[in-house]
Amino acid sequence: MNTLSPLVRSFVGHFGEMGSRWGINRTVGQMYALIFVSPTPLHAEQIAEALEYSRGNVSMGLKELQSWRLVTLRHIPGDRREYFEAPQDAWEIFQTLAEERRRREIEPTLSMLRNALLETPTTEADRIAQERMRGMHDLIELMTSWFDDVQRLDRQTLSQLMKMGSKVQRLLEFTGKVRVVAGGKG
Amino acid sequence: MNTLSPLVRSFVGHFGEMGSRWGINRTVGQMYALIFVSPTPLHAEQIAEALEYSRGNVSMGLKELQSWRLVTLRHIPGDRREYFEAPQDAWEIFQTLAEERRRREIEPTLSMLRNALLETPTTEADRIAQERMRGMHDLIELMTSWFDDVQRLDRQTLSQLMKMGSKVQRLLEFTGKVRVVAGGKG
DNA sequence: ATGAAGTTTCAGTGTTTTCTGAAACTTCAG
DNA sequence: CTGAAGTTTCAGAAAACACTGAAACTTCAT
Repeated sequence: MNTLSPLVRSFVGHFGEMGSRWGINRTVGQMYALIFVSPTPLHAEQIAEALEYSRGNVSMGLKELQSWRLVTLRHIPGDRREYFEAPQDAWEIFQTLAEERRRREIEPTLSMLRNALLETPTTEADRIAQERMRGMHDLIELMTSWFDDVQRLDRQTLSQLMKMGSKVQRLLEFTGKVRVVAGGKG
Repeated sequence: MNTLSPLVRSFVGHFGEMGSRWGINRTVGQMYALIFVSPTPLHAEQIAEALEYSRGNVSMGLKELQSWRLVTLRHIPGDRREYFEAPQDAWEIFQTLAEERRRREIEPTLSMLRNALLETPTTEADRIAQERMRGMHDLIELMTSWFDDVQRLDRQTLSQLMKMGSKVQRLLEFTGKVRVVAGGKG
């Protein structure tokens, strides 16, 4: 850690902190940050040395990062070691994270909720509980299917849409009018 | 926990599990789930009993839930105790969560990144690191400001937009043409 | 086939976080 | 003002999690 420049050190440190607020542990957060800012791919030994963690710990961490698809494996000709690098495209990283979280957290939740909604409630309390679960289920489902859709958009459209922000409302209102006037179908 | 119906028990249990994947601890996740599905507001004693947690633990948990604005305090006439209930509107809950996470996680990250970007890099490695941080910074900023915008939309527009999904692309393409034809300004 | 280089696993230890129970504190009816 | 009811705090016990170091395993050049 003391061989790192102050710039990198503060970035790595921050990611360690943030990691622990999510389910990710400090070590893993720091490892990711280090790989992310590194100009060249790194191998486990280099990471262990830079962050002063044991070799075993680094190996575990790298495995976890790979399972999240946040780092990719790379081989350098004439070198047996495995090198790791982090994809740089911020939007792509975001998408990957969203997909993995969805798989690990959202899907199990949806499936639990769906099961709960199949039951026939026997008491008034259960009826109310079920109703509330339905509300939650429906929102999650709406949001995930919207996200599926958005992922399909090309970058340019997406960025256009995001930059429009709330102006999109006017566009939708306008469309409504056009449809009415022209008698277009939904 | 064994006084709860199986329906509620599985919901509460699941939220406990999920809680720990986020920064939230198991107890707090379960407490929230219980309050969320309860037909009536609950006081601390009831929660402690239902989940078999100590009174102190429940008190801490309720404090945390309040700090996240996930539960609201309520007084029942003629009863000194504090009762808690959870807002039911799923979209509102989502917004609250997003706002709090932003305040606690996104803002500190942005501020760290902004500081890092102010430095003048002294080495090539630092220059590259800084460039990558800039990429991350810009995406986070784009997304949060978009989210600000979206929050301003009224419900109906939002739901219309979400249901449109990727069809929005055609709408944007269409607008592009209209502008060209009509010579409208951006 | 051998061993040097590289990688993974895991039992044990250390650290952090969660949770309890008891004590201190607050509030309010009488 | 008093004490019963309610609430909060906190020191320490218990549980969960992170981390090390050493041993086992794998790979590959010779």
